[in-house]
Amino acid sequence: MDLGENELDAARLGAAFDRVVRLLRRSDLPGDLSQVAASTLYTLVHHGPSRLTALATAEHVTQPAMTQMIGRLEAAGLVSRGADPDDGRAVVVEVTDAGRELSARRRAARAVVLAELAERLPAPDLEALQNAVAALEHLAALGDQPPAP
Amino acid sequence: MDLGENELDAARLGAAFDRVVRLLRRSDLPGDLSQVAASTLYTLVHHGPSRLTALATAEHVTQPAMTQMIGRLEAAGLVSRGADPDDGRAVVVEVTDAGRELSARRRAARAVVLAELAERLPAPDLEALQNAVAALEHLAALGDQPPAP
DNA sequence: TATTGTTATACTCTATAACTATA
DNA sequence: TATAGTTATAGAGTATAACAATA
Repeated sequence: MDLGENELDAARLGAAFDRVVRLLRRSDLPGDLSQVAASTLYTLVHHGPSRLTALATAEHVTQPAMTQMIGRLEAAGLVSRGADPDDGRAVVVEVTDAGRELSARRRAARAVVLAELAERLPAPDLEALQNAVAALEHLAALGDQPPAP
Repeated sequence: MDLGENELDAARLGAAFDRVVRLLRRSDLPGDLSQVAASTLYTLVHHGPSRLTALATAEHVTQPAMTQMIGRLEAAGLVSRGADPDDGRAVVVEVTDAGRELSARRRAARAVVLAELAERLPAPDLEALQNAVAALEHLAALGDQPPAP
C-alpha cells in the first residue's frame, strides 16, 4: 500500500464504514424509515423547508422517486407540502412535529446501539473514536450540497 | 449532554456515519450491487463458504430474502451453491473468482471517493481519521456474528 | 424553451405465510 | 417435531419515459 506519513488508508476506512453501518441497521425497527427517507427527514430538520427538486438532488435520487417518497412521508404525517408563493410550479416540503420527533427517536436508537458497542472497546480505541468525531463531521460536510431554498 | 472525559458522543458519531454513508453512495454505479448484496459478498470473501441460514442471520435479512438474493448473485456468476455432504437439507454458498473481483473493485471505488473527500480536509482532521481507522475496525468486529460454518 | 413536478410502467429487493424435504 | 430451504404473494422503493403546468 505504501502510505505516506499523513496519508489516509481510504480502502480500510471505507470497508470499516460499511461494516459499522451494517451493525447500525440493527437499530432499525420494523416499520422504520428507509435510509433515504431518514436522510431526507434529517435534511428537512436541519436545513428547513425545501423544494422537491432540491431534496432529490441533495439525496441523490431522481425527481419521481422523491415525489413518491414525499407522498409516503406525507401520508404518514411526517412532512407537509405547500405551494411556493413566488413560483407556481414549485412544491415546498416541510417537516411536521411528528417528523421531527421520529427523526430524533431514530437518531437516539442508533446512538444506543453505538454506545453499547463502544462500551466494549479498549480505552485507546475509545479515545481515538472520540477524537475523530469532529473530523467525521467535517468529512460529511464536505460532500454536503445543501438544498438551495 | 454532559459527557465524561472518556465518554463517546454516540449520537454525533451515529449521525456522522449516516451522512458519510450517504456520500459513499455516490460511488455506486448503475448495475452495482445492493448494500446487502455487497455486504454478503464481503462476508463470503472473508469468512469462506457459508450456509444460507447463517448468511441470512449475519446480514439481518430473512431466509427467503437471502434465498432470492443468492439466486440473483448465482445468476450473475458471483457465487455458487453446493450441497453439504453432512446435511442433505443444507445449501453451502461460496464466492466465485468473479465475485471476489467485483467485491474488490467495489471496495476500490469507495476508496477513491473517500480519498478525494479526505484530500480536502485540514491536516489535523486527516490525522484524527487516520488514527481512528483501527478503532473503527475493532468497533465493526465487535458486532460481527461470523456465519458459523 | 426550460423548469417543476406528476403519472405510467417495470424492475429490484424485502417480508410474511405456506409449503417441501431432511434430520 | 424441528430445521433448512423454497415458492407465492404483496408491498416499498427506485429508475426511465412520457406528460402537464408554469416560468
